[in-house]
Order: sequence, then C-alpha cells, then structure tokens
Amino acid sequence: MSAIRGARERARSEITAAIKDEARLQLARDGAAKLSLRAVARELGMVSSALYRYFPSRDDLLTALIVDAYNAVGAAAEAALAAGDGKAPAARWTAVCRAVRDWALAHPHEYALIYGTPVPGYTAPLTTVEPAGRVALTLLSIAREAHADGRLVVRPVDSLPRTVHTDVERIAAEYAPGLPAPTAAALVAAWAQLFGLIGFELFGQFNQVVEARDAFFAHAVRSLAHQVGLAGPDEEAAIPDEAAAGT
Amino acid sequence: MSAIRGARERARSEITAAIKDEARLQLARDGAAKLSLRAVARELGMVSSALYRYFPSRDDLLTALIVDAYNAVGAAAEAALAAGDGKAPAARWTAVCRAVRDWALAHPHEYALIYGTPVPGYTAPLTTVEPAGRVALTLLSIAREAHADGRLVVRPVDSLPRTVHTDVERIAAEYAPGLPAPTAAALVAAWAQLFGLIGFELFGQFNQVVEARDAFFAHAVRSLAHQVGLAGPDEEAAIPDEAAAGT
DNA sequence: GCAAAGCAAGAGCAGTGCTCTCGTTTATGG
DNA sequence: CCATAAACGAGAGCACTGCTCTTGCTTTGC
Repeated sequence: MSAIRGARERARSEITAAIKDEARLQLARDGAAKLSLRAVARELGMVSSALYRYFPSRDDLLTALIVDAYNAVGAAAEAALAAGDGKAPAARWTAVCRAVRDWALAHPHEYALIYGTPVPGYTAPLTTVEPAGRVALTLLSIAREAHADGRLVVRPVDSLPRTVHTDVERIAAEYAPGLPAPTAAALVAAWAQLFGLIGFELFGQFNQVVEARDAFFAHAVRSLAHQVGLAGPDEEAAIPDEAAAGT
Repeated sequence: MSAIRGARERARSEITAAIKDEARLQLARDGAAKLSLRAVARELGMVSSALYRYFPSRDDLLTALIVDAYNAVGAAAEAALAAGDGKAPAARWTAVCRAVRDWALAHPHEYALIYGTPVPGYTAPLTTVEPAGRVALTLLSIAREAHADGRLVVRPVDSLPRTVHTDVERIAAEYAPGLPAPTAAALVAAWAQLFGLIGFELFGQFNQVVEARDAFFAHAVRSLAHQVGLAGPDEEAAIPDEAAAGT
C-alpha cells in the first residue's frame, strides 16, 4: 500500500476518500438514517450508479464510516491515556472517560452510529471488531498498569459467579495477565456503564433530569473508577466500607 | 373515554389499534427503520393514503409506538416491584432491573426504539416524557421506601459537586422527599448505567466478551444496588453460587 | 332532511437503493 | 505496439418509500 501503482489506483483511493468525506458530512448533519447514496453522488458531481464502483452497497459505505468512527473515538481515548502518562490511575481513568464523552458530544451522529441502535438487519463485519475494542482496551490498560504498579485496590467482592469468572479470566489472560478477576469484572461493567451515561446524556434521557451535565458525568465517572478499584491513595481513605464479605 | 359514542368512533379506535398492532409486528420483525406505512396499510387491506386519516405522518405512528413501548417496559418494572413487595430493597432492585432487561431481550426492536438512537430529526413530544419516567420512578421508589424504612445505607460520598446537588435535590424534592442527595445522585447514575449494561448486551457489544450474560448482569446489578446503598445486611450473603441462607 | 365532517381510494410527485446496459478509458500481456 | 480484459462513468429503469391532492361515498349532527 505504499508505491503509487498508477493513476487509476490513485484516483480510486482519492475518490473513495472523497465519498467517505462527503458521506461523513451528511452523516454529521442529518444522521445515519438519512444518509443517501444519491445525495452523496450528487454532491460529488457523479451519478449514483458510479458510486457503486466504490462501495457495493449503502451498508458497505456505512460500515466504512463505522470503522472510522470506532477508530476516531479509540484514538481520542488513547490520546487521553497517553497525555495522562504518569498520573494517578484514577486521574487517567477520568481523563479517558472524559475524552470519550467529549468525542461523543462533538460527533453525536457518529457516536449513535456505533453505540446506538445497530442498523436494521445489519450485523457488524469482522473488520469492525478490532477498532471497536480500542476504547475498552484503553480502559483495561489503565487497570493493568495500576495493578502492575501496585496501585490497584482489589476489594473483596461478594463472590463472583463462576461463569462470569471464566469470562473475565479469559479476557484478563489475553489482555491483562494477572489482573484479578473481580477487577476485570468490575471493569467490564464500568465500561458498559460509561456508555450508558454518555448515551443517556446524548440521546436526551437526561433532559429535565440532569442539567449539570459536566459535573454529573465527572462525579459518576469518579464513582466508576472507585468501583473498579482505581481510587487514588489520597481519596481512598474516605470509604472504609462495612467489611461484610468474604470470598 | 368511556361511553360508546357511536359506530364511527368505535371503528376509528379499532382501526387505530389495528394499525398500531400491525406496525408493532413489523417493528418487532424488521426494526424501526424499515417500518413502512405502505406495508402496514397493505397488510391491513387498505390503501396507504387511508392510513393518514389515523396517523398524520410516519413519525406520529412511531411516537405512538414509542409511548406504548415506554409504558410496556414501565409496566414490567412496576409489576416486578409490586411482586417483590416486602422483600429487601436490594432484592427488589435486582428484580426490577431484571424485569427491564427481560423486557428488552424479549422486545429488542422496541427497546432500541426508545433507548437506542433517536430517529433522525425527531424530538420526542411531551406525551412521551411521562411514560418515559416510569422505570426511573420505579427505581427511585425503591430507594425512597428503603430510606423510609431506615434500610438505606447512606455512604459518605466524596463531596458531591454543588450543581449536581441542586439537580438531584430537585428530583428528590419532587419524587422522594428526604432522600439524601448522594443517594439520589448515585441512583440517577445507576439508572443510566443499568441501560448501558442492557444496551451493550442487546446491541452486540458484549459479543465475544461476556458470554455468561445472565450471571454477569446479575452481578453488575448487585453492584449497582450496593452503589446506591440498597445492600441489605441479609442480602449480602445471598449468592447463587454458595447456597447461603437468604431472606 | 341536509349540510358538514369523516372516510377510502386512486393518481401522482419526489425521493430512495440498486441493477443493467452501453460506450469509453485505462492497464496489462503477448 | 497493439489487442484484450478490466475498470469506469453515464443513463435508463425497477420497485419501493412518505406524502399530497382530488374524487366520490358514508356517517354524523343539527
């Protein structure tokens, strides 16, 4: 994918990019449901059928946009992680969460495309699974590094069901060897819950309920970090829960 | 809405119901995006333009379905709450959460309609906000009653931002007077997070990540209850794995 | 009993995704 | 160098969509 193979191939990749750009524009403006192949082609000065030389169907165009969106939010998360290098795990956690939320607020339709309702009969092709995992892996890496640095608070969780244990052990083994299963389970839950918070804010569920969006999100995300065990040593002292559990 | 005003009005309400039923059928089968007025009309043996006598536009039909869906999931939640009357707050919490999830799994497209991406340029009319609040109010009432019974564990939350405090105070004042602000804040967060968990499971984000869906959900929901402060002292020991003495 | 309102039907408009055909251009292999 | 195959753009066309308007018919209410 390096050398210039010829004028045709270069033109092809340029046109493909132009189509995606225009499609992304319309996506951001009107949403995924109103994305029209004909409108994209029209805007690009070509006829609709010509577009099918580049994307075999509307769904394939959407898939390309989905992959891009996953990569964009993943890159935002990773950048926030890298920017917070050296800081306390809890701070990095909040930074990454905030980055994801900021991206979502800035690109609501793209967010909806990947974390909202999947398009009708559409099942995500395998090309999307790797980009889709970037945010999750970013969050996971925070816990992994915190664990490696001995800064992870592993709290005695009321016994983890065995089936869940095997699920999270499999994940931990692959991406964060040594990570305690309860932490991994809490992380997966926090991961899903994070997008619950963002989705509710973005899709209007918080209207007339939560007005202080920023502060509420920050508060909730801090709570999530605590739930995972990422609470920094400074703010950890607050909560000595009633020790009412044993494995 | 009681007396039979006449044959015409009865026919009208019957046809309206038939349209909604058929639309709900197609919604469940193909999803909201593929819901076609013409197809509904065709299936009912009428011509498409006739359908506009009953619903002025496709969006209005969708709105009707949205209201129905909110009421359905709300009713499911309330039923679960009523069924668990007298039980420990945590048990009632999990029961309600489970009921919402069960409803979602049984009606994925209807769930997506109300908790997924909002339809394109669509802004929810005011008729939807009351039904939309039923699940939230059900969850809130658990905390309210637990608080009234002195079974609410109010844990010292690291200081609640003042703006968030006023938000949740407003909610508490209206629906659960006396409920501590930290609890109310935790509840709102848990509410959103609950739908994060359900959405991720339903929309495929848990594919190849979490396989033990039931157990994971139960675990996560228990954790949410604990976060809100609903963990009853008796409930704490009741785990499906080790058959300990429950309530 | 009659005017008004409600109603079903049909035609029609503008738009959609997608397919097929038809010339043209480009790249490649003999 | 040139012929063949592949890629390409344009256009017509199909089946579908939401929605509007007109035309008659039926029910309702005064």
